This record gives sequence, C-alpha cells and structure tokens, in this order.
Amino acid sequence: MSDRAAKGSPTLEDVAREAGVSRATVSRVINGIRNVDPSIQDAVRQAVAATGYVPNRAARSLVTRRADTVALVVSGASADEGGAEDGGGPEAPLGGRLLADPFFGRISTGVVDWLRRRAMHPVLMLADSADARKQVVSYLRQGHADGALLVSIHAADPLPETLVAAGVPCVLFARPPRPVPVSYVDLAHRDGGRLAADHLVARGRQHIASVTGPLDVLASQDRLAGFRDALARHGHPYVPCEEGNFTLESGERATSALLDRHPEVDGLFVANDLMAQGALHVLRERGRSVPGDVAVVGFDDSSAALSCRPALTTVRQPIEEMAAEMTRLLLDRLDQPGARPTSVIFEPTLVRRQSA
Amino acid sequence: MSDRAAKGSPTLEDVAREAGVSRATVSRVINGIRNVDPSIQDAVRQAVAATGYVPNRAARSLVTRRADTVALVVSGASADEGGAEDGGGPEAPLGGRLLADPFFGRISTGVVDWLRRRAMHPVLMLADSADARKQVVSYLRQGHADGALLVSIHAADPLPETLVAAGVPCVLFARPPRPVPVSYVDLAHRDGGRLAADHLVARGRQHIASVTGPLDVLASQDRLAGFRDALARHGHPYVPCEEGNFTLESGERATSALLDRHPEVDGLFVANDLMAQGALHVLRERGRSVPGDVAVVGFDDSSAALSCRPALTTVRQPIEEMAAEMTRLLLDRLDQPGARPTSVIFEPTLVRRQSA
DNA sequence: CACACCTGGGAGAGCGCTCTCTGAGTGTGT
DNA sequence: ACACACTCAGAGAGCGCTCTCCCAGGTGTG
Repeated sequence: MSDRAAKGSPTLEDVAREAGVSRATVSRVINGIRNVDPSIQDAVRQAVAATGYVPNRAARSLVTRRADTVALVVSGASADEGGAEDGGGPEAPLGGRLLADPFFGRISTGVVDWLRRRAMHPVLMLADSADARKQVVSYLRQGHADGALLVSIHAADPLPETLVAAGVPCVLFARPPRPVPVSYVDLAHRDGGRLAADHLVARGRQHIASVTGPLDVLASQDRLAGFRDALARHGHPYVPCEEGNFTLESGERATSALLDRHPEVDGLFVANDLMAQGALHVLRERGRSVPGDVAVVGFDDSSAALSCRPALTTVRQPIEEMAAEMTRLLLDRLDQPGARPTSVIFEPTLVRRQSA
Repeated sequence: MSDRAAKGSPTLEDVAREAGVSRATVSRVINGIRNVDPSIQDAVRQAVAATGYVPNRAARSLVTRRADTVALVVSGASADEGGAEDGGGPEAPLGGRLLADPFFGRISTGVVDWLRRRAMHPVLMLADSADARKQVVSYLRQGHADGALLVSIHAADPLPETLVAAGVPCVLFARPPRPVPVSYVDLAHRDGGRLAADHLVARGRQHIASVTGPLDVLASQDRLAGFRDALARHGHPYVPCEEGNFTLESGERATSALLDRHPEVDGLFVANDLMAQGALHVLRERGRSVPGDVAVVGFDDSSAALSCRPALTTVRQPIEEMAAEMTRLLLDRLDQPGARPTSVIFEPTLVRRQSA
C-alpha cells in the first residue's frame, strides 16, 4: 500500500510486464477501452491491482495537454485598491472578507458537488489585488487548470476581460459589466426586486423604501431597478433609498439614515440579508415592531435570514444550483471548445417568514 | 498575448534559440539562478519576454515529482454515513453544510493567504462519504498535490490515519482523535472553557450552566472539561449541561431544555457562537434579559457573535492564524521530508461585548 | 486463390522540462 | 612551467504517459 513511499510508485511499464502485454495496451485499458480483448482487459486489471498502480497525473497532462482541474477564482477589490470599499466594518476583523462570506461557501458547495462527479476538484484562487490577478492569469497560462470559474463582484474588475483575452476558457458567476464573449450564469435580479415590491404592496404598505447594495455592483442596480419599476406600476412614483455595502454595519447605518429622513416608512426592501439583519437591529432600537410597524424583506435567503428574529422574509437566490450550472457550462466548454458562449438566468423566489 | 490559443505556447527550446543559448541555461535562469553569467541572464530574460514564454507545469512536475499544489480537505460525515448527525436543522436547506460553514471560510482565508506567497493554491476537496474519501486518497496518490491540509471534525473520521498510512504528507487542523504520527495545530480548548468560567464567576454569577457541542468532537469535550475544572476551583462542584450540535436550532433546543430543568440559571457558557445566538433567542422569548438576568458567553468569535443583540461576549479562536500556521507546517514538511511531526497550540482569548 | 478489409496489439516517437555529466576556459599554487 | 581547482555552459538522458503508425492474423469477396 505504501509503495509510494517505498521507491517510486509502479509505472505503466511495470503493469505491462506483470500482465505480459505492452505499455500501449495497458494505457488503452485504463482510459476509454478501445478494441481490447476482454481476457486481456482482465489480465491488465489484475496486474493493476497487483502492482497498486496509480497513473501519474503530470505525465498524462504533459501529453494530453489537459490538467483535469479548474480554477475557482474569487475576485474583488481589497484595501490596497481603489474603488468602492467598506472601511472594514464590525465584521471585518476576520480579515479577507471575500472567502469568509457565506456567499462564497454556497458557491463552492455547488461547484465541488458537480465537479467531483467527474473526479475533478477546484483550485481556489483569490484575486484581490493587481498582483494576485497577475498570479491567476499566469497560473492558468501555465496550464495548471483547464479553465476558470470566475466569481467577480465589482463592475470595475478587469479579470473577466483579461482571462477571455488570454484565451482561458471561463464561465462567470454574474453577467460581465462590459460585453465580453463569455458564458455566464446569473439571477434575474430585477424580478427579485419586483417580488419584494409586490409582496410589500400586497401587505398593504404605503410608505415603502429600500436599502440598496453598492451601486457599482450590477446586481444591486438591477434589484433596485426591478423594485422601483414594480412600485411605479403600483402607483408609487418615488422610492426613498439609502446605499449600503452588503455588510451588517452598513445596513444599520443606511436604515438609520433612512428612518431619520422618512420616519413614515412602513415597508423596507433591503438588498441582502446581512444588511436586513442590521435593519432589524435599528428598528428594534427605535421601538418599531417588525412586521407590525415596518415590514422588512431581505435578499439571498442566506443563513442570516434564519438567525434573525423575526426570521426574514426574503428573496431566494438558488446559489448552489447556479454554481452547479456554472460548472456544467465550463465542463461543456472544455469538451467542445468551439461552442458559442451561453448564458443561463435563474429565477428568484420569495420565501415568506415573519418579517413581512 | 494569445500565443496559447495560436499554436502551442513557446517552449524552453524556443527561448533558448531566441537567446542563442542552450535549453539548460534557460532552465537555470528561470529557476534559482546558479552560476550563470549576468549578461547571459539578461539575454535569457529578454528572450523570455520576447517569446511570451510560460513554463509548462506538467512537464516540470513530471521530472521534479512535485506538483507545487496542496489539497485542502474538509472532512466530516454526511447524511449517508453513520455517526452523530444533526438531521438538517434550519440552517441546512443550503445543502452541504461543511463548506457553507463560516468556519471553513475563515480557514481557507488563512490557507490561501499563506500559500500564495509561494505562488501556490489549494485544491478544495470534500470528504463527506466513504466514496469521497477514496477519491481524496487516490487523487493525492496520483501526485496531483504534494500534501494535504486536513480539517476533520468528527472523532470517528478514518481519513487522518488513512492519509498518514498512505505516506501523504499532511497537517491536521485539530488534534487527531487517536494518536497518529502527524503534525497538527489546535486551540487550547480547555483554557477557553476556563476563560469563560472565570469571566462568569467574576460577573458574580451563582448558577452557571453550559450548552455543549457534540460530545463526539474532541474540542467540545475539552471546552467542557476546562469549564468544569475552573468552576470546581471556584467552588461549583456541579454544572448543569445540555448537548447541542453547533447549529442555531440545537442551541435553542438545548437552552430551552436547560432552562426548564434549571430556571435558576444566571450564567451560561455556550460552546459556539451560533448556538449562543439560539440561546439569546430563547432567553428573549422567555423574558429573561441578557446580561441582566442571564449572562451568556459564546465561543469562536465568529461573525455571528457580532450580528446578535446583545453582541456576544465570546472566547476567540484565531482561526485564520491557526490555518496559516497549519499551512506553514505543511510547507516545512515538504521542504524537509525527514522532520519530526510537530504540534502548535494556540491560546484563546476572551472578547468582552454586551452579553456577559 | 489472390486481393482487400477489418480487428487487436506492439513499437516507438515524442510531450517540455530538469539535472547530471562533460568539457572548455580561467585562475591559483608550487 | 605544469598540475590543479574552479566556473560556467552545452549535450543528452530520461521522467511516465499517450497516440500514431504499422504489422499479424482472421474474415469476406470476385
């Protein structure tokens, strides 16, 4: 069993000798079996078992020019970069916000789940600075991975274009900010905003406002646009807004500001659950009951939605399924490099709980 | 720039021709420069730039027998396995609890952060079933990764022993349940328990109880043991306990049970922050003020500790640093395979907030 | 009965890199 | 003056695998 430690693991050659056939035949049996006599197949398989043979990945990759690995790149700006940045609110002491975000956990769950059916596993890469981005590109160009799953948040992120230009097959999570010939999965964020608006109106709310996500993020813009459109159709021409940056603390701050300016608010759409949790804190402090005085609708259906009291009514994003689909698209792309880019858009759903 | 797509990227040979030297010399320049004339070094570097050369990882790995990659294995039982399992509480709808846990996010932050200084990146693997575990072992034996960082939760997990037996260099996060000659990092969980006990006593609490983690997890046992020992020293011979499984819902359930049996409780140590959040919910429902009527101390200092109201006083586990150290140990091990296994134990600290 | 055709298996040429070995050139010691 | 070390660059042998030939033997056809 510990041949490996012993003195170099057995090679194809060893197996071939053991089975009394040629290297080529063993190779044929191990990969898709093409025209090999069943009795010889058996002999080879026995020899493999006897020698404890495991194919050497590097040698195979060298000739097939495939790594059988994909990169999962989490991209976003960090402190050393320009662009919209939260200054490290109360949830930042953990350092490296990107991976600590439950959002990322849900994505990797979906990715890993799908990949391992093909005995593949993702290489985790963080692209949070110009340097890191360079590293990612070079890593991919070295052929260590066949393609990339790119989770990019900010609209200013150059990585999607860079990778596509470098000829690296990739699939994005979320529509690229500028048009790029690349596949992606996304959520119909506008529909999500509409769902929230319809629900608040159905609950009889008259003074409806929103805490938005950072407006340099496409998803935030779309959620807000969908929300506004739907409210307009319900006869609400103006929607008070305050911008947050998806952190708990920013949700508290934005909600406070909103209530100061518009104390009459009785319905609130918050662009993610974490900020919605912050909104609940502020409302409680101010003695406003939820959903009695103010109904609150969140977005994501993350674990935060369940750990609040009252539990959040929220717009669910099927992140795991989206991540799985993203992975599927990349694998398809690798199987047939010629294919045209595609996009798959998922529909959000409203999850009703106590807050609205 | 898109040489790659063009027709096979340039090889060492191409660079050598361009620079007018031999392949070997180019290789010497590209790796640690050993005895190469400065003027020739320049020529080679220019040729590299001119051709856009990027070394082929597979070819290099084939001869060096190093993959320059490590695996980050997250191991734990899942529904299809025996062993202590929560039935999928309210936080489970996301599927695949393991990666969605913020705990994992913090670990990967620490790992990635350290690895990329060496231009390395982790391959993410989930070992949540016998099949998946087999896949992990085979993957490592194929030489796709040089070693493994193993985050294993349950005491019954066979993976640590399997990997060590297979001769795969690895480092564990948390002490292995059975003695195995392997390096690991861990927290002084007993000291954490003691910290919580001392704090509750200092706050003048007389009736102190605990919601524990699953007792098949070493860390849970140790936290409880340390807590009990310290209380005994303070003259509290008996500590009412209720077992949870680290989920919010189990924290609620355990706290309810505890309060039913011991309504006099005025100090509570909960073995992780998520369950502590559940405890706060129950206390609020029962009209017990925190910290007035009951003081609550959590464990971890996760983001949950900050999103509660009142914010949790908690025992901080420096997970990112522990993960970074784990990574460092593995890299050391890879650099000098002969070295003896080591262990590094981190000290917890008490973070005081509102709940106690 | 000669010819083409198909099937199953072996021989061998690389994939792109590293690294040892060899040898030419340049100093040093006696 | 010669032997000796020492420095630096090239030649070339693989690492373990895949895959394209190519050939042997069996089957079908005119």
